Amino acid sequence: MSMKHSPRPNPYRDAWAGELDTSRAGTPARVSGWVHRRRDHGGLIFIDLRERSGVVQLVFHPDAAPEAHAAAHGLRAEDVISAAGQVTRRTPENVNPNLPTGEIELAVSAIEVLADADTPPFPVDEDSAVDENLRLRHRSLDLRRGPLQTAIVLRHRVAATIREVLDDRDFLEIETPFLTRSTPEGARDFLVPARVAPGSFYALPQSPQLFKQLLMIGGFERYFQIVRCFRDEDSRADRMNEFTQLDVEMAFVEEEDVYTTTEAVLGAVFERCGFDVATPPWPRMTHAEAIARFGSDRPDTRFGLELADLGPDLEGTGFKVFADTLASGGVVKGINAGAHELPRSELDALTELARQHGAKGLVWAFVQEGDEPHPGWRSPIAKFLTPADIAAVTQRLDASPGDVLFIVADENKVASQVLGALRLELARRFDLIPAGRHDIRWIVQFPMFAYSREEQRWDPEHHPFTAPATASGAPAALEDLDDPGSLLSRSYDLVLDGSEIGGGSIRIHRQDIQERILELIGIDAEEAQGRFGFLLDALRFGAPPHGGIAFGLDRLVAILAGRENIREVIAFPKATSGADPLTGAPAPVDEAQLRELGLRLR
RNA sequence: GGGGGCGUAGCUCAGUUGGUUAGAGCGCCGGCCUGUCACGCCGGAGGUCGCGGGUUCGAGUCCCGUCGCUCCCGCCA
Repeated sequence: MSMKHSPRPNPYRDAWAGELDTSRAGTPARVSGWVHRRRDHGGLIFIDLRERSGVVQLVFHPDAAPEAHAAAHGLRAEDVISAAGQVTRRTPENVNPNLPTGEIELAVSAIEVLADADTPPFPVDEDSAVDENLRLRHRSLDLRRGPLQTAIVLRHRVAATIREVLDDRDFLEIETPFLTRSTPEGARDFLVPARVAPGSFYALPQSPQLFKQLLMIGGFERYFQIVRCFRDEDSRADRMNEFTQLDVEMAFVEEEDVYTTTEAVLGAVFERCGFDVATPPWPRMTHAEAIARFGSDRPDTRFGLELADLGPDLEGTGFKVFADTLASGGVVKGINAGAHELPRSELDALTELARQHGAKGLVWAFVQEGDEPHPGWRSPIAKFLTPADIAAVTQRLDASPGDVLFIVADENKVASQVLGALRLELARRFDLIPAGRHDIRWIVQFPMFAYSREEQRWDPEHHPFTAPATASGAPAALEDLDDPGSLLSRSYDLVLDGSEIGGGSIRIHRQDIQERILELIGIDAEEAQGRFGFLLDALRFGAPPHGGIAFGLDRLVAILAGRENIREVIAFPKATSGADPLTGAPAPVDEAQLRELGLRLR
């Protein structure tokens, strides 16, 4: 980590440890930091001193500085010290090529111990795996370690780049409230009891959605915010109950403007972080194509194993499971996993995975040379298929002898999702994603509604302020809304390496369309007025066409840092349970606090 | 709410078919060591096998329950 500014000389330091080099050889220097490692030879003592800028070796000579040498003998890992001495060029055989400061060392003449440290509960000087709960409980120690230092610095670099580029493009960073009202974002709200109105609650924002729209109506044209958002839902590797979003909104724009702005901002982020991804513009894929080819609305396009529709090849099949599924409007889809020998146990595990994702079963087939024992396939269902069926499917999946095929029959959504999940699992098992390969693309033309059979109505696929589009993707007029099933939405997602890192839409800016949409999804005027009447009111006073996008900053930084888990790029994350092992939150409160809030516990 | 994995020394882990005194590496403590950089060498301390119950002559190991961590499904863009 290089530092931009030299420290102001003070009693603690006049140089960064990691910045010392041969240019300072022969001059005095004072550095401060933590004892990283100690190598005590009895005579000579070496101390690696660590702070944010890096590590430098201190050397203590017993004859030249007996007092400092004696003090160094008593140093232990993570003690905080300040050391003054002479920057010395190392003799050639003593140069450490693995250390940026390895050409020099500080020959210490005087040392001050600023703070003693207990033996740390886990090693700070190496990046070895440590129980995560322990790391969270001692987060200040964990933060000193290399991986978190790197990640947090990177995170700052990302945020700084975002602000720089957006400022250049006339965006204003504007804050929005945290203590607000429940918004129709879909997730469970975090509620904050209101002392001033017992029995009433603030809600923490799931996103600043309504406020940023108000800012557009308020004439600010271009807004952004790097903002915390809250959702009271279970955690995962890629999500936590509080998370950070880059929130962007623009007025008088269409989709292309949002794409262009995004590509400018994230393009700069990728470039500045040395992340090797295609230069903009980024390719686009329709939602329908993503589902059909990859079984996911956030397809990982870094490898093949694409899904194929086997329906046309199995039209007249006598295999009841396939025939019944096709007859009832379902699909039969498959993937070719390539040439792999899988033992029964792994096939069973993959079948279990398929079941977990909703499949009733998973068909596997090994393509074989010749016609025995069944023509072309070793598979539990080979005997139910005709040679023509097998030949057609084998050809459709572009399969050769040795390949293993997986087939799922179900309604389209389930079959696609199952094979999509299977595809990812196979990529993991077979190591199909080349190291260093990255792929980014827009997913566009999402459906506006999904019909719910149980509820017998159209459920929105997005928040209710998303502008509708016709089947061709053009903006929908009021009369187009009479056929809800045909509508697409003017929304878009940005997918990086199979991870949804952002999504947004062009919003509804016309009152008549907004009312019709709310009607379609079954929110009546009274409920709408109660929950977000302030936005509907604002629409009446002249709203510009507007749209925007929001990015999951934690996810984005995690991908840039090559981490599997967003907790690795958050300074103070929570455990998956939602608990914070560091502070003990959530925690009970005093009876008196509850009384003030008008609350009583059962 | 459901499913999988894990829980043994400060840390990371091993512990066979249930068997007698539970191990290793690192760390820690003490000693020796003047060019190491994961320093080296010698010695030592350190255990509620997550917790509770059960089976058994005998449980780290088997069974039941429970807690915590983690991954996934549900949920959540």
